[in-house]
Parts: sequence; C-alpha cells; structure tokens
Amino acid sequence: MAEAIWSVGKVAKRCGINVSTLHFYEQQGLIHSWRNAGNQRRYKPEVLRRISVIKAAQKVGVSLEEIKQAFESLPNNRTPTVEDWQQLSKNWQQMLDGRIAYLQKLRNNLAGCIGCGCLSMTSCPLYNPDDKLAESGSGPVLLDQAEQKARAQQEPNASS
Amino acid sequence: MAEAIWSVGKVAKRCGINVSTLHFYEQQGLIHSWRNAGNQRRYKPEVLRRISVIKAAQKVGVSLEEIKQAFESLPNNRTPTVEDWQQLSKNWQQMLDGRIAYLQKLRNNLAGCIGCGCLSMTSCPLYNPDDKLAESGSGPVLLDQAEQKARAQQEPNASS
DNA sequence: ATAAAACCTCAACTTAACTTGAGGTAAAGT
DNA sequence: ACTTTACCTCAAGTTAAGTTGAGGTTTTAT
Repeated sequence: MAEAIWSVGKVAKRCGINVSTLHFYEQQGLIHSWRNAGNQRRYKPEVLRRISVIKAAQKVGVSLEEIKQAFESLPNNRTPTVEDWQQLSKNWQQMLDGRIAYLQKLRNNLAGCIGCGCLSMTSCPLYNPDDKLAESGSGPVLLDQAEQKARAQQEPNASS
Repeated sequence: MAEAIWSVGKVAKRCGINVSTLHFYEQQGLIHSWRNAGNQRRYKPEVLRRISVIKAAQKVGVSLEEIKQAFESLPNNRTPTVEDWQQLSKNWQQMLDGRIAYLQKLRNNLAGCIGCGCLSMTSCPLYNPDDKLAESGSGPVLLDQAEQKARAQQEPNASS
C-alpha cells in the first residue's frame, strides 16, 4: 500500500535539491539506490526521510560526516523500522539540547559581555570562552607564565 | 591605563588561533592593524574583542561574510565605544533568539516526527520543512499538479 | 655580535559540499 | 517515428575558510 518507487528527478524536486546532489550523497554513502533496466537510479520512499534529516541537520551545522555516522546506526540490509529512527531521533535530541544550551549561554553572555564596557580579559567569558561557554577542546590559551607576570603589572606589551 | 599594544604572535596565542588566520582576517577586512618601523603588525586590544566575537559567531554557524557585515555597524575611524558594541550585541541577540527558536522547533519535530512511524508526506513537517521550520527561501517544492493528481490515487510512481 | 625566534609577502594547497559541463543513453510525449 | 526531456558517467570547477611553504627581514636573547 505505502509502496512506491522514485526516480532521481522526482526525489530532487520533492526535496528541493539538485539531481547532482543526490548523486553526490550516494557517492558519499548517505543514501542508496538500485538501478532499473536502463541503468537509471530508483529509490525507496525511505530516501525522502534521509534527505529530510540531512537537510535539517545541515541547517544546524552538522557536517555530512557526522550525519553519515548517525546513519550508520540504521540497518543496511533492511528498511529502517520505526524503532531505528526513534533511536536516531533520541541521539539527535541530545545533540540539539546541547546546541540550544550553548546558544542560550552565548546569548546571555553577549548581553552582559559584548554590550558591557568591560575589558577584563581575565574574567570576561567572551575573552575566555573555554571557561564559560565551550566544551570543545583546543581553544584559546593563556600566555605563558613569564608573560602573565609581565601583564600583571600593566596590560601586555610587545616590547619589554 | 588600559592601553597596550599587541603583536600578531601574542594575539594569536591569546585567542588560540594561528598567525596566518590573523593575516587572513585582516585581508578579509574583519580586523585592522598598523605597522611598526620594521613592518610588523601591531594591534589595539580591541582586536581581542573582535576575534572573540568572530569565534563565538562561527561556533553557531555564522559566516565570516555575515560577521563582516555586523562589524560594519562599528565605526572605522575611532575605537568602538560601549554603545557601538551594545548595538551589535542587540542585533546578535535577535539573531541568536531566532536560531534558538529554530533549534527548539526542530528538536520538537524530531520527537514527534523522525521518531514516529509516520510517512505522511503531505503533513509531516520534516518532509515539508518549509511549512513548519524554516523561514529561509528556496526550499523543497511540491510536485506539480499532474503529479499530485497521480499521487492522490496511490503514492508517486516513476512509470505510469 | 650572533643565533634563534618572530615576522613579512605571496602563491599554492586543503577540505567540505556541491555544481557545471561534455559527451552519450533511456524514457516519455505527440 | 522522432523529438524532447530525463538520465548516465567522469572530470574539472567553485566557495568558504583557512593552512603550508618558500624565501627573506626584524627582534630578542645570550
């Protein structure tokens, strides 16, 4: 009943993307198809769901690589079940919650921070995002001890 | 009192970015410097604020181009005042509010949508993101009338 | 007075995510 | 039947945001 077969063109139009993008996604292993007698791509309706997820994810800054990894939790051999998608959904929600929290922190910091006149480089969370906002590694780094000492007397200076 | 002069190396280290990135940002008109007698870049402390803003913005997916435009509200000839930054802050907060709202909508849609078993392509907001989530133009497009009619009887099909 | 560390410019390379184009086949419309 | 539209492959081009490297100058440290 809910069975249907889609061609590239239809999928592309339905999803608002280019045919070439579908080729690309397939090449990247994000979607799958089989071929008809004339070597043209054919898709299960499932592909629409995948593409919807890809597009939604991209809008919030998730890379194709990450999306691909998320999709790897989906079964390859069979059409994903409701439970499969639910699991993926759960993981995504956690990620989204994290991003929402980050945005909210940033928003509030902007209020008190960009907008304020403070130039307190040691305490301002905008100047020291690692402490307050980000949880990702490899952020800003304080100057080394010698320089910190120099700065202690008077803000930093290129010459001694 | 709060006066200091920074070299590229110091700024880079303080901000956790490469010297080459500072060159790049300057080339893109995002930051400014003057040169000392030996042709080396020198910065006002203001640059730290700018870089902090750039990095924070990038984390939430704002492009350098957009950041540059935001910075254009800052004065070129004088060091930005508290009010200048406050204005920028206000604009950013609106943008952030928008993104937060979008993420929340997406989050909630995921709950009811990816995770549900529905394949209702006409009503599901994930399949039709334009209606429900996005406010940006040029999204997905429904198939044209002939095709809609065909789909009405039984889901779409590549062959008649 | 040197040696090492920091800087300079400019061109070319990198990665992600696509897009464009050439040259040719398949399917659909009339 | 035939013409238009949709597809196919494969290679090369594009944009954003940097990074890397070569070849040379300044500063800083000893």
